[in-house]
Amino acid sequence: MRGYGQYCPIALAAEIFAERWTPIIIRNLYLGCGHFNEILDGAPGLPRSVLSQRLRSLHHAGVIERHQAGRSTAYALSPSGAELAQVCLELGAWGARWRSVRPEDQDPYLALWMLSRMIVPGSLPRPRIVVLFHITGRPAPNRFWLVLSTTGNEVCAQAPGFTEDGQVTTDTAGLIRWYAGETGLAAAQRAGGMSVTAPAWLVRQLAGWGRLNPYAVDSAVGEP
Amino acid sequence: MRGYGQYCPIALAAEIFAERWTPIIIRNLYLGCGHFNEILDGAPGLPRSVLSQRLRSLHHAGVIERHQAGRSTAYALSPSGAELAQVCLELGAWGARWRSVRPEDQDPYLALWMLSRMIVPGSLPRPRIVVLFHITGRPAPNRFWLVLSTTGNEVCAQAPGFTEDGQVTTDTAGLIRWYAGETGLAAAQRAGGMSVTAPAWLVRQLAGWGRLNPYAVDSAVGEP
DNA sequence: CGGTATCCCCCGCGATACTG
DNA sequence: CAGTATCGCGGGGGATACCG
Repeated sequence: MRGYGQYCPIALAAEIFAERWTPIIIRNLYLGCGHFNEILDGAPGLPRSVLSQRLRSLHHAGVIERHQAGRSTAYALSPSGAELAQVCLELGAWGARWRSVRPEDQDPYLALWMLSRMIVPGSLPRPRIVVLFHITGRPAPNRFWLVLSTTGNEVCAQAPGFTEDGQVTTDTAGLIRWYAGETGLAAAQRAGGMSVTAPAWLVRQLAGWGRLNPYAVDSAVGEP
Repeated sequence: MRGYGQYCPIALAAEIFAERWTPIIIRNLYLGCGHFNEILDGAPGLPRSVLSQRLRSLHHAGVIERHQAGRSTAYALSPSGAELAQVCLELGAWGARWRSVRPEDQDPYLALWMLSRMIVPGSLPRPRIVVLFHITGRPAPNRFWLVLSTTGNEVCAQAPGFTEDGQVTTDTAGLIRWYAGETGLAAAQRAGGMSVTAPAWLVRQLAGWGRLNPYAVDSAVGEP
């Protein structure tokens, strides 16, 4: 956190926020990641040492709170951090409006991870739901299990041991278009890029998840 | 502009915005700096090479427009850049709310520079106004001339050759408190930290300038 | 699992000089 | 004045290994 030597609210805030990985970390905290490894899961490529350093300086700046719970530590946005997260979301709104996705950024794991963080555990009709996603057109890992349960959600690259409630087969682009709210589930299936094998109750859930993204475009609204 | 390898609007935007100096550059463009050296003036410590690189990548990202005017180049925020500047301002609002100023960031030159950029050239009762600021309690440079004219505003550390219309004597903290809108001009004089020697019309102008800062707190409102 | 410690490399950044 | 070129250093950041 090198400073700019400027008295200027923008400069003072940028010292904290405009540093590599920091917006991602804030986003993950906003998504409810309360533990070191949870934050890491949603930031592939972020080294543990860097996360450690960032958490330290964010804590020092009063943006996050540390809560020692037994042997482990829980992190949470402070009131100031919650406001910073709002700025972060608005930055994201700008990104959704003006930036286009590069092929190399289309990571199915991350799309599912983000999805898993947006589904509130316990808001589901069953105590545990497992959906297997087959991602076509790419080398392994290309199977991911979305495991939703009352105790917390996960994305696994290995079979979690529970039987799947349903399966989705799609390419990465289709997955992201659905998650981004660009196409509804039904439209994605009609277009032929996506196939869903699941009981009706789960299909209904899946359709709803396509609109959780806060940046979801309107076009998919009204879909079944 | 290293990427994060994530499809996520926040990550995509952060690649552009959350890099050292970029928020400062966006701010200066927002303040109307249209030329390379103007941007540099408002960013002490920013190396020319870094500015050059940033302008290139911001242009590549569609955030700024370059206009070749004869032998020189003019920069301006694009529509996308104007929206990004709004996010930048909101980041600044967060900074104004949650960060406190460190002594080492209190740079009188920069406070006056920011002030000079917020006063619209041509909005003044005279074609040229020169105010000499004496900054107490610090080694030279401690005299700055604020030169406001219809063709553009400047801050000089050397006498510009024009006679001053008025003088202000204050320490850096007092200057910044006034500029930040924490204390009105009259209150600053009463408190004894600031002394103003100027005709009535200029005192009136000076009082108004203390409220130009978009982050000015309310306490000074209602001052003469 | 939840971090810290260590190491090393590379490149971002800052300084300076140079050109049209 | 508006940049580009070059260069060297520091440290941020990425990988890995290591404790509690």
